Amino acid sequence: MYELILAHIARHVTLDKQEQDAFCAALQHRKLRRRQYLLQEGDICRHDHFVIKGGLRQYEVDADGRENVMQFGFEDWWISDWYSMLTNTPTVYNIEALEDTEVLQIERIKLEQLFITMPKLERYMRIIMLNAFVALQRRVLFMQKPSAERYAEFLRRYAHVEQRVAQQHVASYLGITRETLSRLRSQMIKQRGEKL
Amino acid sequence: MYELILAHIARHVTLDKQEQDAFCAALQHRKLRRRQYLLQEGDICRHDHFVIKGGLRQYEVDADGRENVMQFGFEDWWISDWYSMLTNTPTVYNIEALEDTEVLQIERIKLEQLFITMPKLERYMRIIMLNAFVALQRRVLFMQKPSAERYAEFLRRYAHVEQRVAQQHVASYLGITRETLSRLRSQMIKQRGEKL
DNA sequence: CGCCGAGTTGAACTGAATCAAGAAACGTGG
DNA sequence: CCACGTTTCTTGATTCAGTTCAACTCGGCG
Repeated sequence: MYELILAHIARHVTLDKQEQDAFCAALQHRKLRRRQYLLQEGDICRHDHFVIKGGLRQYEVDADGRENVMQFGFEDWWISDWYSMLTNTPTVYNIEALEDTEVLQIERIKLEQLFITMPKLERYMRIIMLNAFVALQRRVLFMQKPSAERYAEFLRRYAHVEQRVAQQHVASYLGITRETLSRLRSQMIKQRGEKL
Repeated sequence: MYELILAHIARHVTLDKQEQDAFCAALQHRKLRRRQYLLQEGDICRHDHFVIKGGLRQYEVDADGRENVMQFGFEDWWISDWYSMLTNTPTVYNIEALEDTEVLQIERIKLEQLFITMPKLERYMRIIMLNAFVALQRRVLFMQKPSAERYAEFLRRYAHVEQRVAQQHVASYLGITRETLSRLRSQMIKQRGEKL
């Protein structure tokens, strides 16, 4: 059960056996069925979640009732609302399972305790944050570009994700309507046909 | 010279005198005149920079020659290209001084050495990253909304910045043209007039 | 077998970009 | 300290990408 997460950590820092055990002891295993929620708007987020199986989407519902997808979370990704966790305030996000999903979750408090005794774990989390930040920066830059380019970039970067989520969720992630995404797709298919 | 940065650190972690000195010893002071560059496209970014005076803008020039502002950096902000720093690859960003500016910079290598001997510093950086990430998430959500709301949010959050940077840079940060921003502003002024 | 959500397609509409002049502000040198 | 040139901002007319609204298709699941 812990192979995935330990392997992920090992990619960034080296924990000895004892440290690995201490870390794993703090984890809780949690299963969700398709359409179940890991977190709902109004909850205070107290855990960080690492996906070991399945997939989730994190989205916000805005004043007009539109769903805006903040991010997806599939195997090997951390997903959570760090803002809510940091400030102990109710989250604006919903995190919903897109498939039957399993996560390992760790309480914020426990994680912070582990940071004190295990600086390497804090290093790991710093690096995770850094990577997440850099990925978001790229996304911000792409948000400035026309939707066709945004979709192309999404395919380049997350081809595997695209296979597994509904198109409307991809559209929402990209900040366009499902109609526009549908049209982009049919144009791309047509172009491919012409080139062959 | 070090008051600002030490105060900033103290807001998140507590360093003893010795640690403070060790950290400050690794810092370099650097002055820039208005329009000078802290970093230019193609450079490999080797430092993290903390602004103690003045202001900067970090922007990318895209294929069509458009400038997209990634972020501003004023007093009390870290600014750098962490992606370039992380991967040792040439940066796509330019960081230009908007005013006469002073930064304290630290080499990536030195910072990493300090992390080993001073875990609290690594904690500080983790928290900085976390805050930066959360702020970017909010920005991504706002990018989905119409430009008037984006501008209003910008004013709410960065009123002091708005005073100090050219409107075209604000427009670029928001992902709109200067013409559109100009029209938004004149509309807002008109509305204020009506309400008084 | 029929229903329902997901995706597609078309037509009309709209917010913002583009193109094109002007006006204002800025700073640099005489 | 003023004059000139350059950049920045404003305003208007036009165009266009993407949304909205609406109707229809398809595939799966009860």
